[in-house]
Amino acid sequence: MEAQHQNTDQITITLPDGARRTYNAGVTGLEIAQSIAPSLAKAAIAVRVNDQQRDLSDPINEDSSLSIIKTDSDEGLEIMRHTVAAQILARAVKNLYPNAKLAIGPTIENGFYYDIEFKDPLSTDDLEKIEAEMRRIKETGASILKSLNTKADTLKAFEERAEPYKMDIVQRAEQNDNFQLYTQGGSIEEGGFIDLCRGPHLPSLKHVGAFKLLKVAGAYWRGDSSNQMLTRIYGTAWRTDKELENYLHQLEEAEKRDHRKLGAEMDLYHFQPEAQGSVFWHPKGFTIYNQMEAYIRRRLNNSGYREVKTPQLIDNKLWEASGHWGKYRENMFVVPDEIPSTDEDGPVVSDKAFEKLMALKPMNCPAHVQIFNQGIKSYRDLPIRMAEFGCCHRNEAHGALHGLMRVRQMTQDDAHIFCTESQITSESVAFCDLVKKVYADLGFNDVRVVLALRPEARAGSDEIWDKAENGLRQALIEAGLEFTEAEGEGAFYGPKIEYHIRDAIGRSWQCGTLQLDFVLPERLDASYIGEDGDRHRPVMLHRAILGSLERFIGIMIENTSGRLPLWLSPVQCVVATITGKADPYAGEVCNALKAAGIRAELDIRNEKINYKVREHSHAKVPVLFVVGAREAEEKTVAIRRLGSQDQNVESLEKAIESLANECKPPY
RNA sequence: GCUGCUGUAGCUCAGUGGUAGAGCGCGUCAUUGGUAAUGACGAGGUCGAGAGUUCAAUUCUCUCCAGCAGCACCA
Repeated sequence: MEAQHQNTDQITITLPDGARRTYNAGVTGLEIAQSIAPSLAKAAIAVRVNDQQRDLSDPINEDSSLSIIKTDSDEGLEIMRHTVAAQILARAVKNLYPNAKLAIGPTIENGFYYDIEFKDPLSTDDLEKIEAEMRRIKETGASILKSLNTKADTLKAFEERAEPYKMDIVQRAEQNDNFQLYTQGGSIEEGGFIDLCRGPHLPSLKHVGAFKLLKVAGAYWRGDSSNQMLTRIYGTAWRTDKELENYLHQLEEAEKRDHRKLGAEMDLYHFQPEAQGSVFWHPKGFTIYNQMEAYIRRRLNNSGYREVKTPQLIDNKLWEASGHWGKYRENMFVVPDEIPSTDEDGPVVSDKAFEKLMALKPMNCPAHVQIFNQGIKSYRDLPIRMAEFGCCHRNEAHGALHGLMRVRQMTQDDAHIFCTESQITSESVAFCDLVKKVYADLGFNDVRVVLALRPEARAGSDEIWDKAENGLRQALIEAGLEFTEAEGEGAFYGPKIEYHIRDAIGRSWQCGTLQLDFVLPERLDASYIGEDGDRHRPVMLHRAILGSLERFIGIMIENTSGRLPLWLSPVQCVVATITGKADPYAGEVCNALKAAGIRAELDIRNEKINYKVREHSHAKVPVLFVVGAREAEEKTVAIRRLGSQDQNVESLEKAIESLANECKPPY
C-alpha cells in the first residue's frame, strides 16, 4: 500500500490535463496558477479543489486535484455575480444608506439579488443612484481579503456594524470557528466593509464585468411569511457590456411573448375585475381550448380511461370526510345552502350561523371516489381509470393570480386510477409513456422528471410510504425515464412524480403529475372484493398531464410566441382578396375550406393586399390564401405562410387537400 | 395575503392646480390595388372609485379597488 503524504511538506497537485506537480503544503491556488503561467494567474478568480470551489488565497494542505476557475466558465460567471451582489451592491447600499440592514445575497439564474431591510421604502428610481455608487466601487478595483474568524469575533464584528440578520445567521450556525468574512476597503478592525459568505469571491473587483440592477420587490426574511418583509434588489451581471445587452434584449423578447399581451392582441380571452382570476374565453381562444380538450380526450379514450362529470357544488360533509375541510379549506369557496333573503334592506343572505354549507369543488378526487363507491367492485374491475375535465375553483391569494397561469377557476385534465397495490407499477409506467407522447405531440421535448418524497407532515405509516415511494421509483426506472428525487416535496397523502417541461426560452413549468394516494380511499371508505373474497382498499393514483387547460394554453402561447401549431390555430386560413372582382371566387374558396373542415375566414374588405397581409401576419394567421383576378380565372390560390415572404400558386383543389392534411391534430 | 410600483380614448402612451392630447384602431367617403400600413374627413374620455385640502382637483393628500413585479402559496 502506498504511503500517504501525511504531515510532510510536499503535496502533489493533479491538474485537469492529468499533469502532476509538487508544491509545498500550504500553497495557494494563486501560487499554483502563477507557477503554471503568469497570464493564468492574472485571469484566475478561484480554484476548484477536489471538486470544491475555493478562494485563490486558500492554502492547500494535501494532495488534491485542482482546476483554475476563470470568468469564462459558467461557475466563474456565477462567482463574479456573487461578488457583485455581496461586495459591490451590499457595499454601495451601506455607503448610501448606513442604516440599512443586510440579510442575504445569493446568485440566481442570470443574476443575483440581495435582501436588505431599509428604513424607508426603496423605489425603482433609487436603483440608478445605487448603481452609480456600485460603478464607483467597481472602479476602485479593490482587493477582497478573506479571513477566518471565531463565532465570537464574527458576532462582534456584525454587532459593531449593527447587522442583526447577519448575527442571526451566525448565531444559528452550528460551527464555532471558521466563519469566512470577506473584507474590502480596510480590515475588520479598521471598520472596512465586511460580508459573511461561504465564498468563494473574486480576488479583486478588477474582474467584475458589466452589471445592472433590474427591480425591487419584497421578500420575507428566511422565506417565511410570518417573518418581516425585506426589500429585495434584483440585478444581473455579465462578463461584457455586449453580453449584458444581449441579456436585456432577451428579457424584452420574453415580454413580447407574454400570453396576457398576446391573448389580448389575438383576441383569445380577457379578464376583468368582477371575475378576478377567471377567464372570459373569446371565440378564438375557446377554439384553442376545445381543440386541446378534444386531443386529450382522444388520448385518454384510447388509453383505457372512461370520462365522467361530477358536481360543482358539494356539501361540506363530503369535504370533511375527504379531509379537504381540514387541510384545504382556506382555498375553497364556501357557499351557504340557503335561499337568500329578498328584504330590500336586509343582507342578501342572513348572517346567522348557516345550517348547511356547500363548497365549490377545488379538486375532483372525492367526487370520483363517490362514483367508484356506487355498487360493489371486484378485483376483476380494476384498474378503473376515471377521467374528468373537471372544472375546479380555488380561492387563490390575490397576489398569486397571473393571467392564465394562475387562475381561480380552472379545468384539469384530471383522472384517478383505482387499482390494487400490485398494479401501481404497471399503471405508472403506462402513464409515464402517455405523458411522454402527449408532450412530444405538443412540442415539448425537454421534460424533467422529479420524484417527490415524503414530507414531514404526512398521513400513513412509514411502511406504506416505503411501498409507495418504491412503487413510483420502480415505475420511473421501468419507463426508462431519468429523474431526480426531492426529499420532503411529496403531498401529505402520498409521494408524487412531477413532470416539468422546458419552454422555448428556457423556463420550466410543472404540468403533469402522478400522485399515489393511500389515504383518500381509506377516508371515503372505498373498497373492492379481492380474489380471497375479502374487502380491500384500492390504491388511488391522481394524475394529470397538462395540469390545467388554462395554464397549459398559456404555456403553449408563450412557447410558440402565439404562432400555435396549425391544428390549434383559431383561424387556420384567411382568404384575402386583392380586388373586389375576386370576391365571389374568394367566397367559394372559403366555403370549400370550411367544407374540408378547415377553420377559414374571408377577408373581402376594401383594403389593399399589403394591408391585409400585414394585419393577418400580426394576428398570427398561419396560412393566407390570396386571390385576385388571375386566381379567380385559373381556379388557383396564392399561398403565403406566416413567417415567410414566399408565395406558392397552387390549384384550389390541391391546396385544400394538402392544407386539410396539415391541419390534422397530432393524434 | 405581504412589500413596492402603476391606473388618462378600444390599444400604446404624452400632459396640466383653471374639467385634455398624439399614434394606432374604429366610422364615413373616395380609391380596385399583386403580398407587412392608400388618402381625406369624423366620432370616441365624469382622466380607476370615494372622501379631504382649495375659489377651483384629472393634477396635491388619504382610503378603497384593480393591474404589474417579486415574496409566500401553487396546477
